[in-house]
Amino acid sequence: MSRILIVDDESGLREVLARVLTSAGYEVTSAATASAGLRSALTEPFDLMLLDLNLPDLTGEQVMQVILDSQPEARILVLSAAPDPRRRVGVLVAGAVDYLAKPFVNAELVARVRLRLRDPGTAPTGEHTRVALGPGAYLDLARHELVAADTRTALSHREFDLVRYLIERRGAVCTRKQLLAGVWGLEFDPGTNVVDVYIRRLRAKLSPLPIETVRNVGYRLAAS
Amino acid sequence: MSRILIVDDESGLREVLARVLTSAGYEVTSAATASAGLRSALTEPFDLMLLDLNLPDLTGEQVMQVILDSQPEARILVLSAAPDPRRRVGVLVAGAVDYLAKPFVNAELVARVRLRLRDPGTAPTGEHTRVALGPGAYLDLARHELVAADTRTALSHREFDLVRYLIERRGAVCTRKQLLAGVWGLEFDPGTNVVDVYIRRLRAKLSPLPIETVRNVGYRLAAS
DNA sequence: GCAGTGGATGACAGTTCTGTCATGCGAGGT
DNA sequence: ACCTCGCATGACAGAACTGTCATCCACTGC
Repeated sequence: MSRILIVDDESGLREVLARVLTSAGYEVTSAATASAGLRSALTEPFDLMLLDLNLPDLTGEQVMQVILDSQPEARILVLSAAPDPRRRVGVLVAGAVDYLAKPFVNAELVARVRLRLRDPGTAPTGEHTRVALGPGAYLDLARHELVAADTRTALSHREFDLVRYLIERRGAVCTRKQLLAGVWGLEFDPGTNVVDVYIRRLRAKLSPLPIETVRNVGYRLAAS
Repeated sequence: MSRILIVDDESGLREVLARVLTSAGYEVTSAATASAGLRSALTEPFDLMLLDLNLPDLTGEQVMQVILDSQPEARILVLSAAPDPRRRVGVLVAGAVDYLAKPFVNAELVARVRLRLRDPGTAPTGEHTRVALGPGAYLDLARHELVAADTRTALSHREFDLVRYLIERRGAVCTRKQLLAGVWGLEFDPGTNVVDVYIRRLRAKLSPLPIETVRNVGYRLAAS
């Protein structure tokens, strides 16, 4: 279960939040000051931090900076009544994953907490790893395999990246330039035809896969 | 560059948003009605949709439902002056990635748009393909990469399968026999030490990864 | 301390993957 | 009908991946 760290100086709010989030199934730790919060955040792993901006010792922005400096992937949801919109924008730009203005409805906080945790968090590895491709065919994201008519075909890294790119833009034409940038990470075309070659390999490997050629432009995965 | 679809019936707001987002470097398309918005959303690929809840033909919730039904990974940021907090919570629960109340400051909208679009590499399939590994570290199921402290490390097929197997049983000891069966598909041990070798390769590649050795038994990924 | 066992490590060869090149083929334009 | 350009195709070399082996090291029990 996900762990949440609350850093806020109002003890009443801390208690309410702790109760609400605990009953929502999270493991909650609280801190009343920036220094106590930092100590917890830097020594124990947390999945999400709820941070108030007005703390007695440091500002919330300073706390964020320290944490994100050592844990760039840390997720911080800022809770504050900041009257200045520039401050709100500031924390979002500085790396907070969300900002919720006080006062707020508990249900909205829980919804946002759930949302920010679902994101890079604990995904049950079963669902959402398949992308439908056509009748009876799908791409298994986790296994890098294409399944069609009960036949699993393994894809190499590049092949998989290419299929995925096309699927994400299914129906739209992808230019070679876009494919080179998105799949190969090349920002310019050094005069290669890898794209053509890999399209061919995909077509050979995945006969039911409808990759269309758009002359003078690029390729397109037919919208299912 | 990321593509944004705006669906709102107020033409003034559409124009302002289009101007602001275009100058922020995004490619913007607008629609004034739910049906026009749905047509665009379902035929062209978008990275983010800005959706008003009060539209002339359908409600924003209905639009969301249709889109998320066919594109579960679509990202929708709802913009609305919804007075009822239950409605705000509703759209967040239903799958919107964010909610911003009207009226809003343009800078905050841009900050939130940027935030929801951040990490364009993993964005479109980004959700639900990551498994948390520890503080700031996670495994990207779709890309077969390990991300720790902003460093992406590519994994080979075998390496990835092995990490995944361990993660799925995090905290439990996995015997060599189990690993050979589950990762290599070998139902008997022909007297190999591949497991040891690959554990080593993983440790070398992923220093922050806590794989423990259990003597005479096997290996274990420390429960986060 | 010493021996024995199991895991860690480094090097190696077969296989697969990746990108390049030369060539073949076909759609459009003249 | 012919020419031209762009995509398709097959072959190839370098790089990466995979599994094996021999050796080294550390823990365990004596």
